[in-house]
Parts: sequence; structure tokens; C-alpha cells
Amino acid sequence: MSGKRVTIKDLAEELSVSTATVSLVLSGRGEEYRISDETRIRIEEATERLGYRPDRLARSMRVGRSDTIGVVFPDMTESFMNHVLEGIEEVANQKKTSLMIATSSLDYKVEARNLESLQDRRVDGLLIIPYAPFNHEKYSDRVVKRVARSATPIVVLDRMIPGIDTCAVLGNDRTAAAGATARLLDKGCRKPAYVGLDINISTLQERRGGFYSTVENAGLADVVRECLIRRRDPESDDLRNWLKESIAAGTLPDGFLVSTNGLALKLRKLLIELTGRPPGDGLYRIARFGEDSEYFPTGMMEVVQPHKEIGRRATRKLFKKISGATIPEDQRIERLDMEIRNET
Amino acid sequence: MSGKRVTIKDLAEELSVSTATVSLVLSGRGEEYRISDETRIRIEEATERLGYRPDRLARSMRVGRSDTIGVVFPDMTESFMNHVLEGIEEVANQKKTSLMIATSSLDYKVEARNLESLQDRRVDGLLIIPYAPFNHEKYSDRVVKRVARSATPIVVLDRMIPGIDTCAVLGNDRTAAAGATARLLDKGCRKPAYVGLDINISTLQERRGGFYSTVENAGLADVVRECLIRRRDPESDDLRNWLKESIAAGTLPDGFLVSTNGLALKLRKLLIELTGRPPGDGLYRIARFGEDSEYFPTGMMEVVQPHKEIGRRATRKLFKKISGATIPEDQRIERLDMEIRNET
DNA sequence: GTGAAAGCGCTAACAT
DNA sequence: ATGTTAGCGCTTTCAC
Repeated sequence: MSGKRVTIKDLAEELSVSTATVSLVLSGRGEEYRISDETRIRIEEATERLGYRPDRLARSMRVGRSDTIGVVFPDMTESFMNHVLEGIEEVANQKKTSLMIATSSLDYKVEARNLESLQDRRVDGLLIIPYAPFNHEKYSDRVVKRVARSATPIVVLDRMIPGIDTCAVLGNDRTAAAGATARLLDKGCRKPAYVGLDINISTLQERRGGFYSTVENAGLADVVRECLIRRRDPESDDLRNWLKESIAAGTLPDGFLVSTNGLALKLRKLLIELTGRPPGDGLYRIARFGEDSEYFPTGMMEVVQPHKEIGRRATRKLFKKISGATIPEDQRIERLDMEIRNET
Repeated sequence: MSGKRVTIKDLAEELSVSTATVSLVLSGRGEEYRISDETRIRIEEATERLGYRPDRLARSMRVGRSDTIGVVFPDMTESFMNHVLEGIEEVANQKKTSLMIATSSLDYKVEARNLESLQDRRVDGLLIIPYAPFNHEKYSDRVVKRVARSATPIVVLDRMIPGIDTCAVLGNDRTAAAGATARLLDKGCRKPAYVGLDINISTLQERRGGFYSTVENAGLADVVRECLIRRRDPESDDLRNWLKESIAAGTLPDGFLVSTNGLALKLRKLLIELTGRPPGDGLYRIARFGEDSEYFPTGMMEVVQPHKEIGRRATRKLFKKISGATIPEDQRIERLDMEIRNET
């Protein structure tokens, strides 16, 4: 097809002007530098005619800014990532900034590689949804810490990394969990339980904390129960066994607060299977972080996280840091409220 | 925090060697160029000590390769994009190549901007899932065509762009549609209908074509019906009205082939609402491109597209093009078979 | 009003 | 066995 790329130098030679003149005109500062209209027109015409396109790599190199931000995710398939990404893209687009995306494949070593790789590519900043290790899992945050200490601006989304002091945009998980738990109690639940992943991230600790604070205030500390899931494997029988034992012992909870949507779907299925009754018909209720998909109502209470808005805010915050602004101490962590829905 | 980045020059000065030596050692060609072990060790030590990280931008500039590929999608939220992306990432990772991702926001002008922007950033190649315009929609493929003619290697995924001759990795849509339709007839359907989006892409034309070829071979050409949806708006009443009229006229089909999953979910809901009967219990059957999500069986027949594999193959093909290989004419278009499931 | 030239950090051809 | 140097394409300062 077309041969080599045409450069600013080609344009300059073609028109017998200097590369400086061409550059000035093309960057819209022709007026400012009082380039004559004639020259300007000729340059614009040749640009069009030869199909010149600027080399953004060369430009980045010269100006020390790549107009690119890096996004590091644990996992592509979790659907909430899409919504976060939508928000990120929306504001990145406004700033004419491109996105380099890398996922950690649920492996902290891959995450580390990705972070360094993006930094080496001179992204202007990094948006990170950090990898969340199970409590018993082997894990090192060495690289994350180093990247966080480096000069690259960083904003963390959805969760905080313990021991790393950077900007973050999070959901108001504790309040939401407390609220949802209170709703369960309002509806008559007297034997509440927390079902969650045994993962060491702020988000989940807060959800659990919110649950317990409400339950304890209601004087239910002695009947409350808990099931913590210790592995990623969705085929694991941990939850089923816990439920079976509960039923056998007569301690089946009548209200569940579930930390994540996938886990809640699994819980619901198991409960229907084991008790023959759906949630919300008198035997038990389920509230969970996450929401129903359009065509499949589940009868569970929803705690809706503003994922897209989290993406937007985080990206705006990142651009603020990139532009050199110092974020005041009290604005470093932004918390967004969640909505509780479907309390039937 | 840490000050300026440390460069190869800094290392060279620190050790009183030349930048060339440092560069050679760091790129692992120390042996080859017979750099002494001592020098090599000193360089490696200083690299570590000063926290040197290579500037990939500068490198790209010099070697004319960015080790980055661009990915252009119509839309982030459609769930099949995730799976395609997974496949893409898998092979990109193997090649130590980063991904720049941009979505078209269902707007061909945005798509055009994204394509040019990525090209300006000197991606080594482009993976495109082209924007698919409705048949009556304003649309121009000018930019897409120009990009396709440029020197940048391109592979198109999931659909072909009319009039653009490039490599593509696609599902075997025609065969799959014909197969699913045949299954519907096998199960006893005698009044089949095609329900699809009125969108001008190869994929959907082939699905429709496959449906009709089977139906006509079965001698049902005179009873077959069709509903084409002419707008993106999911709130539109077009489908409901069509069904209502069919019921009133006594021409409600007993077997539907639906072009896309979202549309099928909508159809199913409407049919349950209007007839009081679920799919598969005798009144009607639905087959559609797409699959059930884990916890929500729909009773519809599934045509499962190998999205992840499409991503993988397309990316491998792109790397082949990037490496300069010429793809033989008969291998330019790769078609992957789909699986038909849940034929109850 | 426009041109000449330096330099961003790196690699590779050529010298020594 | 290592150093020198040109140059990737662009921006920007300074000179005329």
C-alpha cells in the first residue's frame, strides 16, 4: 500500500520552508508566531495532499508527556469492570488521552509486570484496581509499593491497598452494608448471617464491619453467623456444606448479607435447592452487593455500586494529579454512596 | 517522590563506560558483543541500584516498533467484548505487547477518530470490530477505508466491512444459522420466523441467509415470517407490536431464530407475557445466537460463538502480518465453527 | 515572518 | 572489548 510515513521534514522540503514553520502552523500557533497566511495555507494544503499524520510517539518523547494513561485490572470478565471502564473512557476521551489496558489475570505477579511495563511505556498516570489476595494466599505488594512511590501519578479504584498511601475512589461500603443489614432486620430477620469472600481488601472488610455494627447494635451478636469462602473456585462445595450443616443444626439464618453478586447467585441457587423456597417468601431474605440483570429478577435486595461514576471520578482525579495539582489531604480519598434497591 | 528518571546515559556516566555498552548489556547481547563479565556485572548492579528502567518510548522511536497494538471496539458493555478481549490479551501477553483500547461508543465518527489516534500513536497493528450501522442510518466508512489501505497491519473480527479487503476472523454464521434452524424444524416447528436487527454487517446477513436457505429447502417459504428491528433503543415497541399483530392474525410463529442474545431475551419476555407460555413447552421454540448465563436457564436453544478463540486467532494473525508475512489469499478469512446447545 | 539547531532516550553501524 | 556517533520525528529557543 502507501509507502513510508510522511514526516514534517517531508512537508518542509516539499514546500521549501523549515520544519519549525510547519510544526508551528500544525500546532495551531501560526497566528501567534505571525506566520504569513500564504505560508499557512500552503502548509495546510500540503498536509492534506500528502496525507501527513503527526507522529505522537516522537511528540511524546519531545514534550515528555504521552497523553496515555494505563489501566490495570484484576480481571476482564467480571462485568463491573466494563462499567468502570466506560466511566474512565468517557473522561479520557474528553482529554484526548488514550488508554493502555492490562489485566492481572488474578495473579499478583502479572499485575506487577503490567504495572512496570506501563510505566516503562511512559504513561502519564495509572488507574489501578488492585489485585485482591485471599487471606491465606501467597502475595507480595513489593512492586505495587514501588510504583506507588515513583513519580507516576496513581489513583486506586474500588479498594484501598493496605499500607499504600495514595488517592483512591471508593464506594461507601461500610455505610451501605450497615444500611442493607438494617433493612433486613426491619423486614423481620432475627437470625442474620454474613456470607463473603475471605479476601483481604478494604472493601470487603468494610462490608463485613458494617454488617456487624448493625447486627450488634440490634442486640443480635449472639445469634449472628458467618460463612467466609476461602477459594476462588466457583465449584467449591464450602457454601453448600455450610448451609447443609446449618439446616441440620436448625441454625439456618433468615437473612443473608452477601459480599458479592456471584456468591449471592450461588447462595440463592443452593437455598432454593435445599429448602425448596425462593428468597423473600417468608423463610429467608438475601441482600447483596450487586444488581439484577434486566431480564432476571432474583428477589434479592440490591446494593448498587456506582461503578461508572467511580471510573469517572478516579480519572478526573488522576488528571488533576497529572497536571501537577497537589490533592489536599482530606480529598485524597473519595467515597461514593450506594443505592439500596428492591427491598421487597 | 523520586526525582527524574534515570537514563542509560546516567548509568554510563556513573560507571564511566559508554551508553552503547550499557545498552548492549541490558538488551542481553553482552555475550554476543564480548563485553567483559566484569563490566557486565557492574552495569547490572548499577541498573538495580539506581532503579533504572528503560524508556520504551525512546526505544520504539529508534527501532520503529512500539510493541503495542490498538483495539477498536464498538461498545464496552456488550459482554462478548470481554471474551474477545481475553483472547486478545492472552496472545498479546505472550508477545510482550501492550494493548491500547478505544471504543466507538456506537458512533462511526468516534470510531474514525479512534482509528486515526491509534495510528498516530504508532501502534504496530490494529484489531477492529467495526461499527455496525443500521441500514437506514447515516454512515461513512471513509476513514476506515483509508486506515485499511495504509501500511498499518489490520485484522477485522467478528464481521466483515463491505468493500474492505483485509484479513478477518469470523464465526461461521451462515452454517450455524442453518443448523439451528434445521434443529427447530426437526423439533416440529412448521411456522418459523427470523427476528433480527436490521443492521448492515456480514454477520447478520449470513445468519439471515442461513435461516432462509434451510426454511426454503424445507418447503416453508410461504409461511415463513420475519421481524427486523430498526433501532438501537431497547425500549422500542416494534417487537411487541409485531407479536401482538401476529397473535391477532393467528400467524404467531412456532419457531424463532433470533440474531442476537439481547433481542432473544426481549422476545422471550414478551412471548411469556403475551401467551402465558414459556419457550419449549409446545407452543413455540426460540433459538438464538448467544448463551445462557450460569444461573439463569431460559429454555432457548443456544448458538455458542467462540469469542475468546476469535480474539486469539485474530491476534495471532495480526502478529503474523506485523512480522511481515504475506497471508496467502485463501487464509485471509478464517471462519470458526459454532456449537449448538440446549436443543430441548 | 522564518530558519537553524539542539535535544528527548535509545539503538546500531562503524571505529578503534 | 568498548567508544563514537548519527538519527528516529518532533518541539522550541534563539537568531536573523
